[in-house]
Amino acid sequence: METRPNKQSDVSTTTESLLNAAERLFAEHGYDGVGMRALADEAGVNLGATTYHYGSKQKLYIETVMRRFRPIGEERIKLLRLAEKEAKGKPVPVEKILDCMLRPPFMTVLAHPYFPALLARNLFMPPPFMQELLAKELPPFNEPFVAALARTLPNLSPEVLQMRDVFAGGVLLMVSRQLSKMPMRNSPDFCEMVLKEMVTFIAAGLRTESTISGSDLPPMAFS
Amino acid sequence: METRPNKQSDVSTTTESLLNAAERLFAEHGYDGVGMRALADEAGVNLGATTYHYGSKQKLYIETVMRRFRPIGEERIKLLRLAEKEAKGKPVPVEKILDCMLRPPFMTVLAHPYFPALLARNLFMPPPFMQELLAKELPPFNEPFVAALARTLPNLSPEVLQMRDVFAGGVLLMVSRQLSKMPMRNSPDFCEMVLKEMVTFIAAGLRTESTISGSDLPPMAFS
DNA sequence: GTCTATAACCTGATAGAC
DNA sequence: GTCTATCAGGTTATAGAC
Repeated sequence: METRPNKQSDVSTTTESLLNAAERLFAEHGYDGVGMRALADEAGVNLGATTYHYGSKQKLYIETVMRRFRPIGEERIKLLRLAEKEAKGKPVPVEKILDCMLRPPFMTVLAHPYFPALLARNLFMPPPFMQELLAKELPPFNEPFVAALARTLPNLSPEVLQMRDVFAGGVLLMVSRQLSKMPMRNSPDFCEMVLKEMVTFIAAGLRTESTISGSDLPPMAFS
Repeated sequence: METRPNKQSDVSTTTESLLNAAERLFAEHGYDGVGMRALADEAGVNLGATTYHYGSKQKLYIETVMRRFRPIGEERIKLLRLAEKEAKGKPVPVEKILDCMLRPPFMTVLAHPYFPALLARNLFMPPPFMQELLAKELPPFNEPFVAALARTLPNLSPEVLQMRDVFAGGVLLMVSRQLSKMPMRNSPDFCEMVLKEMVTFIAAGLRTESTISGSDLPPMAFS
């Protein structure tokens, strides 16, 4: 038992319950769809406390999103580096790369029921003030995967690979959205099955010969 | 030249410029992100006229979305029926089914630069009042494609097929979003190439053997 | 059919008591 | 660190003149 309340954890209860309320409400109604009053009520804190802790609605929103995005990005890179180490200099198999790429966001989606909507909102139509931030923060956690795929699938041009990486992102996003509506979401076996099926589907698409010869496509058409 | 103004077209200029303004602003900022004042200003009509023509913000939003969704759904079915007729009772090739499925929304995306965001918003995170409407309106235009794929790919269980149909939707949505940011969007050749590459990618994924045996998956897991 | 004026309410942010 | 009260400006919808 905690006999002496610790300052750190006291501070975090208010800020965290605010973040949790924000995750749910921003996910369901979007940035403009929810007011500070609703956020404060949902979190069970006073309206004035919100500005004290986060300064503005925008800063609260940014922290709500980045609290999830940060660890996903880091985990992705960690898993990829590990897989590359295991491959001992040889190209990492396609399925392995895709698993490293998709598993962290997929698991986060499963662990936090309101995250899929938040993810989709911010990848597809972020509020204007988020666009620059995300354009800076996200690519470093995705480019290594395109590079790894390029080593494993040397017959595909970088342009086609970039495009197919966009395809793969679409699959993940759509599955996340569907999964969040399903009761089966809580079965780890079922989820592992869905992840594996996603990897199989995307791997088959990646391996197939492209109908595009590299020179037909302007460089970096998809970024 | 029009010598005598025709009632029909007079009415439609106000309502249409309102719809066009709504498409742009709702796509960019979402339902809650834009007020009736901004809509009226953008359309160059008076605030009072908006309620006269559409009754409420919700009804204007619904009409903005359905103006695009309706013809896409109808065109999809028309193309599929045509392809089935051409196949003379034999199963329609996967690539042909996918082309019928993806071409109408893809072309609409190209023709209307603000439509991709509107599409993504309403498929991923529709405003609450749209959810029931879309759940009723959209499936009739998608289920025939799952059925057609089932005939062509009889080795895949209905559950797996349903799931992969979700994957395919994700690819289309993601490509639409990316395309709307690209200048190349205006080149028909480039767009035809992207569509073909999408079809190739998805077809390869669809044809690959599933890692899921039908009985592992609860029926209609993805709907 | 189009407009103005206004009603009734909600918004984010802040100042200052406790 | 938490609260209340309040500000200035936004929201949708409506009533009634023209």
